[in-house]
Amino acid sequence: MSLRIFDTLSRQKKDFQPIEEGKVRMYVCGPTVYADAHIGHAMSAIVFDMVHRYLEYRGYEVRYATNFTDVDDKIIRRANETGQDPFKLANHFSEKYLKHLGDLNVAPADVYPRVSTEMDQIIHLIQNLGEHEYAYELEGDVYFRVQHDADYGKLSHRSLDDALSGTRVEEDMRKEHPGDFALWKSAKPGEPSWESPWGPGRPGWHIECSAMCLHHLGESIDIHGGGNDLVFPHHENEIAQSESCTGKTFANFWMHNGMLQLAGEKMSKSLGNLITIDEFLQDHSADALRMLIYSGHYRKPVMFNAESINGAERSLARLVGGLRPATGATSVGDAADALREATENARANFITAMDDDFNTSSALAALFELVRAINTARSNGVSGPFYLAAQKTLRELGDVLGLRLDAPAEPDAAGAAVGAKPFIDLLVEVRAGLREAKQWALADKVRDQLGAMNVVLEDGATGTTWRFEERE
RNA sequence: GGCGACGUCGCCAAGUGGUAAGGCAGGGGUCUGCAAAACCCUUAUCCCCGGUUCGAAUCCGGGCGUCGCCUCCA
Repeated sequence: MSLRIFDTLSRQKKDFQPIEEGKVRMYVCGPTVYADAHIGHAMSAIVFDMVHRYLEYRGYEVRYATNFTDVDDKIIRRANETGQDPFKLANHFSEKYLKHLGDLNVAPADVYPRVSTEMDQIIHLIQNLGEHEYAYELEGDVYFRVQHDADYGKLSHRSLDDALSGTRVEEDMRKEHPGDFALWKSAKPGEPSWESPWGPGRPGWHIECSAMCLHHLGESIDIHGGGNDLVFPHHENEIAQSESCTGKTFANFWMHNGMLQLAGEKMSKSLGNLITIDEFLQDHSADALRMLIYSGHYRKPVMFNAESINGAERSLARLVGGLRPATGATSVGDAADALREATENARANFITAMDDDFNTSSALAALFELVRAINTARSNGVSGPFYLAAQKTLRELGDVLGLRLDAPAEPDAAGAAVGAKPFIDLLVEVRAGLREAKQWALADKVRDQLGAMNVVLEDGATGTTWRFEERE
């Protein structure tokens, strides 16, 4: 049994075979840092974090690079509009994005290259393309010559003619072919620029990723990823540049995640229909976003709305519920054996699902089945090694999906409830006395009032347990 | 206009040739002083039409609908 991954270029699932035994090199296109990132960016980061984590879980040593586009028209425009330094602006949003990745429990990449620090590699790559007729200069601008690239269009499966029909690109009549794209743009007054053989200027959008990828990961990599809105022209052009330069296959697997939909449309900066990561995290947990994303398949669109995120939170609560402590004292017997078997099945089913092009929806089903087995075992009084092993497996598989599975925490300093525990314990104890005396009205009042303060009491056969829980 | 994806229970969503996972919601039940949680039972023949096949949600053709790319975009 082996891992199969859908490859956009060949349009099929292929057995995953790394170039170098046991090692995986992966590159994922990151954001252009001119504004706050939104949860569509978060989705992409989470999808590839899941891929990253699963590859490691399967024993691969992964070298993972993801970039920041920190030199770009929009950054410059934004900086000019707000009277800021474009480098500071880009740096501000880069750092903020890194912080968000941490908030979202995205495991760190090995390297986060930026355009501004890779200028030598970019210029060398353009020079190389020029030496081999793949590029030409026009008054300080340098363009890629698509007609010189025999298999241009192979990723997005469109011919040069297709690319032209219905195109709304404003044609630059100087270009040899309308599909030719900029590798280097000459500097206009007031713009940041770098010295180059073609005069001062800055790189085009696509060349940076080729250069950074070749520099940090090598001429051929295993996986190249990004949102499916990058297939054309960005990734198409990356292939053209990289393969024209090296003559080798650039990436063996092209992975593209589907778009997060808000009100039936793609969430994007240009459409303005977005929810920033900041805004999202004020109301929801990172785990909730992961559950929403994992409920479907990463290549398909995901609908974001109050209902869908609410469903995600509820299903998350169910997973977390499987981590509650045992209450019984039976460590062997049929019930314990059943739990042990269910644990093994859950792990096997999880792997089978994930091996099939990261079928997270089926993988989650395996976790839900494990939770049910744990709950059943708890009801049957199971505790001890098998109970702990089952919960450990739940945590372990959850971690492969980047889920923290934290029980809702006690409100911190901001919640002004530090040190409330002993008082709650006291109230619970007093209430136990009331219940013994059948003072139901008072006992219920204590429970209701605590509930109003997000402290949930549950009376079980062996006593009362309580926990903090955010309520609507 | 070109290229592509998708349309499965009230909602979300797996399943890509052998008779429909899972989550949420709903109904019934067990437990409980009540409540909550948990557990058990329960709810679909897969957008429409036609075809291939012993057999199709799954393959082919047509239609309708939704979405993405073709311009910066994760």
